[in-house]
Amino acid sequence: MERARIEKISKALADATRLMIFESISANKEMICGEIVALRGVTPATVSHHLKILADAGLIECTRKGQCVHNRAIPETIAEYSQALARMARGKTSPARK
Amino acid sequence: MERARIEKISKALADATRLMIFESISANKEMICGEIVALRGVTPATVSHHLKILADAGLIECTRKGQCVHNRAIPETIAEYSQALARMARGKTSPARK
DNA sequence: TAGACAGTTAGATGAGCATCTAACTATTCC
DNA sequence: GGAATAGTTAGATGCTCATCTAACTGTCTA
Repeated sequence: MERARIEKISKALADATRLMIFESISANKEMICGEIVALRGVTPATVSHHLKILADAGLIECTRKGQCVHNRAIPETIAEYSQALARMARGKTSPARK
Repeated sequence: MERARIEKISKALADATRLMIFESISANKEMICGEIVALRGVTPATVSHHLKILADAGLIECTRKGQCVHNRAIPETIAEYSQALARMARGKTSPARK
């Protein structure tokens, strides 16, 4: 995983509201936006904004079903991210492969 | 690891310059500020600022030896961070302990 | 088709932060 | 002690971003 990707995922995880959202989605397997809005005193617009950032980072996946959007976590992304960081911390200066 | 700690470490890793610094320190076991300054077109003040953030997050350790400050990575922090994220992604809503 | 419900997009605002310059502290060596 | 070297601190600046309100799109149902 290249450094830009690591940076993007780190950024996605670097906000209290987004961490809370990601944690909730992970814990519930799947959540719709409305449920997330209800969790915290935050507007639908803000939730939508954060979901987009999480999705862009590959941490969640959003699919529309009817008028609701279902969001589920992608744990593989965290796994790859962890591995990349571990490799970096171990001093493997350059990514093993692109 | 509580969520605030995860957020702090994520924030520390959420900047291209800091990632580069952390990666360099990890790869070289130990670096002094001057070496880091030379790596990138960035002033000593900026490097000092970033090192403080990395140290505050527990990602590096800085010790003064003479007039140089030696910086080394703390890989255990990345390990704990990875585990906390993995647990979260697996849906363990609340930290196992602590 | 009209109204209601679920999200998204656009634009504004304010807070946080990355970076710089300049001045300061700390340490070494002559 | 004074000069040189290594970092730090303070203050300023400009950019990014979290959040809101308001308006919009898309989908369902009566």
